Amino acid sequence: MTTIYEVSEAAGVSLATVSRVLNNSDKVKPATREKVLAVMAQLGYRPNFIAQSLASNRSNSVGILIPELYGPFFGVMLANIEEELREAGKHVIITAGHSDADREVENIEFLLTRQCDALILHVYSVTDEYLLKLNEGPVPIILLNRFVEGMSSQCISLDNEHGGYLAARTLLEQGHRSIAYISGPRWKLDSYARLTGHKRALDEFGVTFNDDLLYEGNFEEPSGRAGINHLLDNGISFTAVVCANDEMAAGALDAARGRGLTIPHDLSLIGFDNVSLTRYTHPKLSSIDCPLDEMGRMAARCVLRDEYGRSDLEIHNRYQPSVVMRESIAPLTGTN
Amino acid sequence: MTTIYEVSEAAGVSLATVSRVLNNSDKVKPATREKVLAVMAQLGYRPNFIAQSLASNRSNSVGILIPELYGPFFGVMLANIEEELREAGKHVIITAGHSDADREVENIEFLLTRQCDALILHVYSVTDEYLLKLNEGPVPIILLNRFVEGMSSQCISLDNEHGGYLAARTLLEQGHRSIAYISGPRWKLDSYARLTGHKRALDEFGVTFNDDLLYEGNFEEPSGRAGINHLLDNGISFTAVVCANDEMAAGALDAARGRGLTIPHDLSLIGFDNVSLTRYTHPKLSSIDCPLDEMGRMAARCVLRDEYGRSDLEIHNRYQPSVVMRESIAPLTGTN
DNA sequence: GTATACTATGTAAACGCTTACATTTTTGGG
DNA sequence: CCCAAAAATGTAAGCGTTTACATAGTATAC
Repeated sequence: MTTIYEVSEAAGVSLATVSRVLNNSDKVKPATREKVLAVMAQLGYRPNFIAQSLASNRSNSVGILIPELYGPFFGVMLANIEEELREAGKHVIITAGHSDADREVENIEFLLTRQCDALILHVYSVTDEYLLKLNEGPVPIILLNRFVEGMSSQCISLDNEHGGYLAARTLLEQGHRSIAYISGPRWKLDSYARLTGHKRALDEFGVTFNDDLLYEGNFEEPSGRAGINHLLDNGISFTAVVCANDEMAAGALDAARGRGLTIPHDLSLIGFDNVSLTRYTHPKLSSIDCPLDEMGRMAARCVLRDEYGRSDLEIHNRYQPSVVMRESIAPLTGTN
Repeated sequence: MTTIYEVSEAAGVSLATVSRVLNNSDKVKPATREKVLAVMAQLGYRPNFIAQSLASNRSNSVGILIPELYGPFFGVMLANIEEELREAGKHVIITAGHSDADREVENIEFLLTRQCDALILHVYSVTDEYLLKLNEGPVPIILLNRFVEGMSSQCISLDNEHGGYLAARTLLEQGHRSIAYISGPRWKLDSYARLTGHKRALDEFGVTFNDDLLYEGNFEEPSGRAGINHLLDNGISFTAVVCANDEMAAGALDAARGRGLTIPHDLSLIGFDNVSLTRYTHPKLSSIDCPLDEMGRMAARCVLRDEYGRSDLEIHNRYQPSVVMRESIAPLTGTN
């Protein structure tokens, strides 16, 4: 491992000068700079990141906590965060929180331990109070897919309520009035918001929400399946169903077909998130698109702004979902 | 930021002693340890990871380079690597190589810069020579999903040839003899191996490989679609098709249906990788399962073994794929 | 040619920890 | 009780940078 010291020796300059060309800072005489650079290249010198961090009190690393490392929803966000941050010369330390309060806290502690310059948190289970408290600490935090009053400029969030509203309205506009709903876990804030939007749309169309048409799933495919079976067994008829994410919608779709229903003729269906699997089902799943890539990128930019002084970056804090029509929705006719 | 120094002051012991309890090393008198621990807790002391790394010349971080951060194939591996390493108290720095030689090299350099203790590389484009050279450097490297002669104990690989063989044999056993093949990019080693296995199976059944039944895709869904259309337009009849991954198979499936074919009655189909989308298609896609989770975990264990002295860990270097039968394959009858 | 004001470079003290080695304390056998 | 050996603790020198501050060098203006 060649050090800055050996470079300074070989180039006949002081440590400070070498350090200066390293940080292309200050004014170093061009000739000196060239000489140092040449020696560095020749010696195959690589700066020691750890030593730099210690001396400068900045690790150029940002900690990311997301629920899971796999899956289309999180994966896309992650990819965009990493790309944006890497372009800025930062690196990314990732951990998975598994939507569990203890693990989320544990991971945050861990990231703090790692001297991250900033944290991007996609957390479900930790309380607002905890986050507000954390926010008073020395390291900037950005909240992804969550809105907390009092730190709004550090939140990148999605208008889930509006998404829920759009999904229902889309079905209502096609004439449907008996609309089932397969939700995510009620305690997850985005689940709750989506359902709220759903109810608002029903309201707007003068339809009263029927609790018997609600099934609480867990955002995974089998629970969509279970939801449809449960609803069908209930004996209450419905002509459409909105699922709070695409995985459950895919399960619901297949289960409905298993029960002899033709989609969308007998039953219209819409998912949420517009992940890639919507294009693999048959018929292709209509869904609510969320700009996950943009949200990830924006979270990264917030960090750049808050911690690395990039005040020039344009930040967008709240994102709106939109409807994507595919083949799983048909207008209500007399024959459903 | 409270430091070890303040702890030592408050506890009335020396720096070294505090450091010792931190590393629960050596023999510290239990009473002393308790006292120090108590002071730490009271002061809210957190060790400075950067300083520890500099002093100990070990960063407890391992660099991961994978082609993409999203997608089921890479995501699962990544999740398992992270989990295994985190349990061992290490953290993970990730970057994406995008299957591009320049970016792969650039990212490796970057990770080296970051003082990673070891590297887990899932690379496609970089040459064997480069990897062998890299392997002579001071930092241990593990190759994921790749086999390089001369560093076999550091490779976690999949027997793609056998997978290709299995896929074809499955179809052959159902009586199919005209089998089309939609491959990945030829230059990707796993693509190539899968095709080789395919040919071996044909051979074994006395079927000669027909180049006109081969279409080279790019592992993405639209190319599966394009492949089917191309093959169908060619006018050469075939009763089955194997696709070198599931995404292309899903595309092929849908395109075939678009051309009026019923799956599997008119055309049998098998994918590769057994990612989650196989359960979302209709009919559900048969595939070749790869133990991606285990492979990821094993890569992490190799690092633990090679760099962190965990010689007790059992390592498995080569993995075998297996057939997963679902609904997209039917025996050849006279009526296809 | 000298004073003035920069610009370029050097010096040395951190940064917060680990660790080899030195020193002190404890333990137990005789 | 004393002494040697073992156990516990302390001392201080790094680890490879950054960065105030000090110093040397170089124009510019008169």
